[in-house]
Amino acid sequence: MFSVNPSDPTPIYAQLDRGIRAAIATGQLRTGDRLPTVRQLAVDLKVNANTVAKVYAELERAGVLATQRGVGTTVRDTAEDLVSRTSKAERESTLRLLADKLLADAYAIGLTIDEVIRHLEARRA
Amino acid sequence: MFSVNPSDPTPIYAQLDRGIRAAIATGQLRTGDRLPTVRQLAVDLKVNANTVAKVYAELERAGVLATQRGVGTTVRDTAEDLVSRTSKAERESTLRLLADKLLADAYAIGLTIDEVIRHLEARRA
Amino acid sequence: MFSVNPSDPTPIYAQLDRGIRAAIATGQLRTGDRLPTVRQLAVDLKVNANTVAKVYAELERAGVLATQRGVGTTVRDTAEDLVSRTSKAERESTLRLLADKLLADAYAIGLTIDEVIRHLEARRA
Amino acid sequence: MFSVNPSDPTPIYAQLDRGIRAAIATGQLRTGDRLPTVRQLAVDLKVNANTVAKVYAELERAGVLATQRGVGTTVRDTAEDLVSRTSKAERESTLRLLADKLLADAYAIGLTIDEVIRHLEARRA
DNA sequence: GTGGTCTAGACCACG
DNA sequence: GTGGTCTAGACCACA
Repeated sequence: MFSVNPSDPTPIYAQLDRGIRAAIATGQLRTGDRLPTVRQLAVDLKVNANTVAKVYAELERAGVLATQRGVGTTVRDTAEDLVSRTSKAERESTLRLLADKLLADAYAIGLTIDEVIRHLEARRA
Repeated sequence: MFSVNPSDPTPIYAQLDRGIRAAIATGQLRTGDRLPTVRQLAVDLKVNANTVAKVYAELERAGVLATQRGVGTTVRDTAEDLVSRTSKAERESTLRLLADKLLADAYAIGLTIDEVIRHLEARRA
Repeated sequence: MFSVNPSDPTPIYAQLDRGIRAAIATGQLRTGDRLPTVRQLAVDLKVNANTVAKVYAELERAGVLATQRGVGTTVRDTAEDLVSRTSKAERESTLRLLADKLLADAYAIGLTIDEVIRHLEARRA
Repeated sequence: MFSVNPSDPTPIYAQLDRGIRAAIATGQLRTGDRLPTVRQLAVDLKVNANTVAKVYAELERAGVLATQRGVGTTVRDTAEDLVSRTSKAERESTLRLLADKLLADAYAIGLTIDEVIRHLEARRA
């Protein structure tokens, strides 16, 4: 479900954080869904349990996940007022910047915009 | 020309490395072009000069840049050279991480994957 | 400057977090002041460096501290709009609740309100 | 009568333990008074019954409460008994932690130490 | 068995 | 020498 590349210079916890947020963005994870346990995900990703726990804790502080001691971790009410906080024009200009960055990085390793789009379409829930 | 985000958990050296490679890949920098001096770029990016120097040195070792005493640092590689050094597996893993980052950032401002795809499709033309 | 009681059931990191916030509240720490290094404070408090680092990181995310990699940690612009976010009536009723809690806990170990006041006065910068 | 804050990092059992001791110290509970049943209190506080049971058991071991089969749990100690079991050093260390918590919470809503002291002085009368 | 806290200690990024 | 990341592994709170 998630993946992590230990040889990428981006810290593992940041990769996982983004991976979980991306899974929510694509609809792969929905409000109320349970995430793997800390220890299970650590085993799956071949990563230390503390690293996973740190990510879950950060996402809880950020309001993305909810954890109940002794029970588990679930996806929280999301997308509440995310939209309303940013104006449409602002969102579009930010999206342009984000996409610029992605495309530049993708080009640098030999990927075309078509391949990028194909990848994203494959991830749409 | 390049930019660096100190609050992104990705190490600054990695951001700069990717930025330079991306500039070459997208044709903003061509073979023979001169890069800013280490000190100048450090000032521009508000980054320690050692960090810039390390990136230049690393890119020189990788054959992407060339340093000539008294002349400065120039682009050695072409975009194709860059690409040919990246394996298919590496490309796919990196694409996933890049897409995760885009999706996570986009979601944080209230954009869905569909809007992201639509934006990219509009730019394909 | 700070103190921590390992036998108190409150997690050490939470004690230290509160201690630092309290030091700012009392004026003992002011905007721009440098905090002890992670390792130094760890030695002083007889606590693991990771525990201190976790607190600094949390306070940075909360906007209370600012850290520069390789440099150190300082107190950030504080008290900006804390006041304006809460109405006066709300603040007073919250203060009453907070004080209730403190006094009840203090009574339970045999402290009078006068002793509590004396302690707070001694900590006023 | 008691309250518990699940988002406070202080363990729930510790919050409840302090709450019961505080209720005795402030005279809300007197020797011989009956406490709610474990299950009732668990429901009221939205807490697991095991947690409440452990606190009652711990307070019984400490001589603060007494459990009689078929009757329930009652207060055994007086406020003085509670106090006499706390050493001076412990009292001072705890007072500092309690004050840190109050100051940190107060500051978070924009109150200064002076306002806190003024509030407490007004309640002394 | 779940998540939370803490320690010890290694290695890295950065100044 | 500064903070940041990660690991391994212990112990605790809670359901």
